[in-house]
Amino acid sequence: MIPEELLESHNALQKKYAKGDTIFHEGDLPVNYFQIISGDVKMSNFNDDGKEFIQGIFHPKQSFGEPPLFLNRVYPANAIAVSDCELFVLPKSSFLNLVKENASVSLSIIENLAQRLHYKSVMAAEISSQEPEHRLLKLFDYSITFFKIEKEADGYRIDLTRQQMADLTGLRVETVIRTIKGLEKKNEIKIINRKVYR
Amino acid sequence: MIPEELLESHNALQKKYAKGDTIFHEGDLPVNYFQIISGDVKMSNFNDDGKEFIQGIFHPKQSFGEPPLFLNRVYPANAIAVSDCELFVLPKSSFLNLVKENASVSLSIIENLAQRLHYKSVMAAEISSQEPEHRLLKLFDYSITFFKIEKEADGYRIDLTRQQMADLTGLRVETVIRTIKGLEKKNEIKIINRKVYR
DNA sequence: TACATTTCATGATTTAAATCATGTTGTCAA
DNA sequence: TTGACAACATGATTTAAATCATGAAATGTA
Repeated sequence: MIPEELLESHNALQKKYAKGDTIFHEGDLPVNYFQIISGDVKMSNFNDDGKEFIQGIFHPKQSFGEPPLFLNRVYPANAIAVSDCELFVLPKSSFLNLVKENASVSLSIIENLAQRLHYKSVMAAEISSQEPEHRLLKLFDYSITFFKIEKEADGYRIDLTRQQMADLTGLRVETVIRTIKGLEKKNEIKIINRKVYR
Repeated sequence: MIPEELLESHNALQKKYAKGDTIFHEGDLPVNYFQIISGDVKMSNFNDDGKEFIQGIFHPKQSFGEPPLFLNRVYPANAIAVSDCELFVLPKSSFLNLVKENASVSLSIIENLAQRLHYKSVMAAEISSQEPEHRLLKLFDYSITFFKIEKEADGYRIDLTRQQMADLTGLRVETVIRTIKGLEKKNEIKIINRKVYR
């Protein structure tokens, strides 16, 4: 998102996290800007009975958790390393300066936020009311365009576990499993070696 | 959002819409920036069987429908006048120039997008999994802080119809009615003259 | 290799919200 | 003031997803 050179010239640190590490907690006040160098990060909530809802999964070159930085609010969700990963970490004040001084950075922040808002709008409409089949297909299609997933011989491989699909759509694993089998029968997707192709 | 003077000096028009008018349709390519002078506007989707999902309701001084302007994408939802209203209408190119040239405008756009992303995150987590009671309470509480609703003697008056509450949370009217009665019994809210107070 | 853990899978049962039906109350305009 | 329409209300019934239970397959690791 923000070019490496700029980050480095503004005192950004590089920090490593192990799979499963929490980068920040829901309810924390933000003190840093984060941008992924390698690995994947998810932002998610846990409700009262422990069920997880994944707000989004982020990949190298993407940033996450900026909105509260601009609003002086606490984080609405946890950030957790999905795999071992390395991040740029830039203190809040340096980040805000960087944004103010640099028109191209603030434009790219706008585009990034607009993109994520778009994703949320699309998914919100699906999740709120639609049947499991709709939710999952929308998730697959959106993941494909959003994350630029590679096309293979059998279609785009969706690199999500059944549990992640459930947590991204608000369904239960069993429902996901049954639904994607139904989708396979309708030829909407292929399942090869337990992986979903669209 | 954007100061009146700036809008006027950039060729913004003022346009009137009657209650129920569609300002733009889902699937349209955006050609204008919109900012409300008076009245309320909702953005919403209709699913296959006609059920509406309200993405958000917007009030005077707020803008809506910007994300696709920055992304060169089509609108993900319809914009409909909830009441008679008057809007500033600024052509896309003038708007993008205004944002590029004016650091304070682009900052306020960022804050606005961050704010809405925050709302979507909070609601997504609720809607995805939680019971009707949670969904509605979150909606009420968020509406109160987000829309700066006036506090009256009996609490904050939630100015939404049962149907709107349903369409904002993805529930059915009947479920909303039954749930808010339950919430009243638990003293979470008051219902006076059919209006909900929190 | 063996063992533990995660992921996937499937059947039986429960349950809460959707749906259907119908009626009441409130509001606005002719 | 009446009549039409929107909003609110409530009971009965259906239904689809959650839940519970249990096991197999795959994956990682000591």
